[in-house]
Amino acid sequence: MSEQDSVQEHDENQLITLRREKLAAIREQGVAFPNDFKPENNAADLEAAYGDKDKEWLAENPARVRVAGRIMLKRVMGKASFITISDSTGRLQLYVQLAALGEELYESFKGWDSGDIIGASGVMFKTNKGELSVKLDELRLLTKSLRPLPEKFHGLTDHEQRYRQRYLDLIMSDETRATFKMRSKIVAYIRNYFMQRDFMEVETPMLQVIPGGATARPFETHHNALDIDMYLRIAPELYLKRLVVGGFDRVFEINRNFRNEGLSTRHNPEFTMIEFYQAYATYHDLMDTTEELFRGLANDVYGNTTVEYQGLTFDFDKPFVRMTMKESIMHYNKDIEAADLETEYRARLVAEKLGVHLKESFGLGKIITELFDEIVEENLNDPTFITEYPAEVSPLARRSDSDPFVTDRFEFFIGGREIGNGFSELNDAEDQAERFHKQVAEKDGGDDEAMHFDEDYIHALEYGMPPTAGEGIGIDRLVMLFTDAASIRDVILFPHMKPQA
RNA sequence: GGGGCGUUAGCUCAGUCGGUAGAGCAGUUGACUUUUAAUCAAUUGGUCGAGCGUUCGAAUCGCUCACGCCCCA
Repeated sequence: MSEQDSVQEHDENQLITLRREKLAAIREQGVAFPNDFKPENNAADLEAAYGDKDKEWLAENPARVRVAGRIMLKRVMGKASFITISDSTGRLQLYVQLAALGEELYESFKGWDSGDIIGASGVMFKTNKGELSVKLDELRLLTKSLRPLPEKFHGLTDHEQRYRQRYLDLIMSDETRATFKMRSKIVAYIRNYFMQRDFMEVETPMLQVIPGGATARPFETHHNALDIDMYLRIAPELYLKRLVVGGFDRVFEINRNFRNEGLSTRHNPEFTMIEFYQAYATYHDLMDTTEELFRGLANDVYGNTTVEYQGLTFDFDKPFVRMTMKESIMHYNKDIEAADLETEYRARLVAEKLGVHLKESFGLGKIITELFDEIVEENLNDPTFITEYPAEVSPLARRSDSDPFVTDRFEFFIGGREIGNGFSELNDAEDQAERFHKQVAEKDGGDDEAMHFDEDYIHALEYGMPPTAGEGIGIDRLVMLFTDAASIRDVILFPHMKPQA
């Protein structure tokens, strides 16, 4: 038995068998899957055009329309019926009468099922209860649906099934459709924002020989013809900066990164980021840009600068909080004083007291960052920039002129989660080479998230990169904020799931 | 990695003390020309996530596993 046979046999039930029989009968009668019907109207436009007209007006001004969609509800009342169809813009009620369609078609229609896709034309009218509807004089079955839809009132509630069979979730749930329409608008807004500011959109390699630009475990793959191992990119950063070296002063890329880590409500192995780079700018400029971008998104896409997220409220109208990493640690733990963060010895004592787990190899910079992750991050509800990240955890960022221990870097938090990361770029090729060497040493020491030495990138920097600032923003987490989604899986059309048994 | 909860008809869910499977929707048949989760009557439909065990007997109790959700690391 072939795999297909066994799958089908296992999967068939009475309902599907009957629908297959209905389809077989339709095949007998001619073209079962016609493709010559062209709708000219959709539910949303009709509602906008005629929703506020009354019954009399519609009777006196007959409007002919032509629509297509999927049957969601069907109410047969003897010689007349109502069906509710769904198209890409919304729902619409159609009135189907035996007298208007004839005995033969009406009898066939009574055998059609929810889920079937139909085309129809007729005139607009309003029912006695005031619902805008179409009184049909033409009705065609365009696609027979073989599988029964979920229950019409509750829809599909099982999260697992909604993620695994997103098409079904989209058929059944207006909220799901709205979420992904919002996602599309957000991406379009961001793209437009940068285009209008003279940024150029580019595409850089997703298949890389040296995975760089972030500290993360990559996915490994193999190029057969070249017989070399390759990696799916963990970030586009180093390629985008090569473009700045090349003279493209403002570039951005919106695309997927891949990180070989676990699945959770906050992590999908492939996720979407925008990274943008601007020559002759600093991280201070980017913080201003970020504030402006988010305020615009809230206003223009979300429709309000006050955003509700999972019971929290964020006001994007207020100036965003800005504080240094050390300040934030002291702010959220009053027992810690500045001197505790000056030496590795004292910082380790503090971490130990707070139960923060540290590796032997951690230097002061990593210890401070670890303290920040443990006691500060989750508290950063209001939009907040944290600045002065230690150089030890920022191998691609420019050192601060006033304190070489830290970099000209910020991360951006909303709702206790990191949304973005930006810095003045390290354009000192010699410093960059040293930092890569340190990363390689850590890699050799067993840290499989540490960076490789990218010789060609150093080469590029040696030709000279103008002073530049760059930033990455996680699109998925951003969409979560504006759609009030609890899980990253709610904002990714096809999130990764463990294979089923 | 650890803990808790869940998995029963296509979908949404019940299932008592362990006694052999239930409802609503969907489907089928019939009635019904302004319904809207249409209504009314009748009716079909089950690998109770998988496996092992306890028992005269397991959806139910125990163990293992799979997948999902939540919490913790």
